Amino acid sequence: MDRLVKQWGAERPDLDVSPMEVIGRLKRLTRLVEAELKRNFAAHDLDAPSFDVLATLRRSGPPYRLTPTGLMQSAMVTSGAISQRLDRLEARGLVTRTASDSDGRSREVALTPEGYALVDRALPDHLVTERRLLAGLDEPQTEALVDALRTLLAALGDSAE
Amino acid sequence: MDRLVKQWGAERPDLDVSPMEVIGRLKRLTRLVEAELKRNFAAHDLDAPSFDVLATLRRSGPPYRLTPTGLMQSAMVTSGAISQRLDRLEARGLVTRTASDSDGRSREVALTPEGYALVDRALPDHLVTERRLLAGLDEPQTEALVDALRTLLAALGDSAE
DNA sequence: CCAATGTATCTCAGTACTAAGGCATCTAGA
DNA sequence: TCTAGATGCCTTAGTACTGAGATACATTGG
Repeated sequence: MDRLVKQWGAERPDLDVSPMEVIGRLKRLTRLVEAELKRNFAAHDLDAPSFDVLATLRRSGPPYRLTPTGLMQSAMVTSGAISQRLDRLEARGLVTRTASDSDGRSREVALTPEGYALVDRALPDHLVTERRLLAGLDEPQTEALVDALRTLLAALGDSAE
Repeated sequence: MDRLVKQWGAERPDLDVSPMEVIGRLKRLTRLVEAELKRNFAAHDLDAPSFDVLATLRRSGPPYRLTPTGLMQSAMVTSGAISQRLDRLEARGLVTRTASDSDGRSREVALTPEGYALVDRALPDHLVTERRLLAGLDEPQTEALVDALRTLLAALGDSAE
C-alpha cells in the first residue's frame, strides 16, 4: 500500500491519494478476513451467507423468528438475496418459512432445531477464528480501531453503527 | 452492533463475542464504502473491478504494462477473475493483451490511450468520494485507524500490508 | 368504502466471483 | 538432454449478489 501511494505520487503528483491508504487497506483486510472465516464455515458445512442468517435468528432469542425484512436489514443485502438465502436454508431444513398471522404480506422465518444446533456448533470456532485474526492488535489499538469504525459508520448513517 | 453484542450476551453468556464488534463493523463499513464508490464509477461508465485494473496499470507508470499475474496479486482475486476482467476491458478497447517476448506462457496487458484517458478522468472524482467517506474522522483517528489496519495486514501476512 | 399509495416478498436476468482443471511453456536436477 | 514438476493463463461450472419488476396485501385520506 505504501508502494501504491508512491507510484501515484510519481504519476499524478497533482493529486492527493492519501485516502487510498485507508480505504485500500480496509478493502484488503476485509478480503483476507472473509477468506479466513469462510474456511472455518466450510468445516461446519456452512457458508458465510447461511451462517449470517442462522446467527441472526439465533441471537434474536426465543422464539428464534424474524421476518425476511429484518434479516435483510441486518445483512445489508437486497430482498432478492435474502429470498435466495432462505431458499437454500429451507431446502436443508435449517429454517422454516410460514405465513404471518398479523400481516398477509409477511412471513415468519424460524430456526429449526437442526438450524439451532448447527449454529451453536459453529459459533465457538467462529469466535476462535475471529480472535485469532485480531490477535495482532494490543488493547489500545483495538479500542482505537473500534472507535474509528464506529465514527465512520455513524457519519455514513449506518443504522447499527 | 452494540445491540448485537447485547443479544449474544443474553443468549450465549458463556461466549465472549467481543471480536464481533471489530469484524462486524469492518464488514459493514466496507459494504457501505463499496456501494458509494460504485455509484461514482457508474457515472464514468465504469465498475469497481474495471477501475481497479485500469488504475493499477496507470499507476505502474510508463509503458503502462503489467502481466495478468501482477494484476491478480494486486487485486487479490483468482486468475480466472482477472481473465474475465481483461476480456471485458479488451472488448471495450481499454486495454490490449499481447504475447510476452521473454516468456511464452505470459502476456503483456497494456493500457490503450482510451483506457488511460478514462482512468485519468475518473480518478479525481474517485478521490473526492473517498475523502468524503472519511471526512468523519479527525487526524489522530485517521492515523490510529491506518496504524491498526497496517498492523493487522502485517500479522495476516499481506504482501502489501 | 375506495382508490391511491406504500410495503413485503419473490422472481429473473445480468454480473462477478471462486474452485477446479486444462494446456502450453519454463526450469532444474539426474 | 530429458523429464518431472512448477508456472502462467484460460475455461467452465457453480455460487451469490444486484436491480428491476411482479404480485399480493395493508394503510390512509377523502
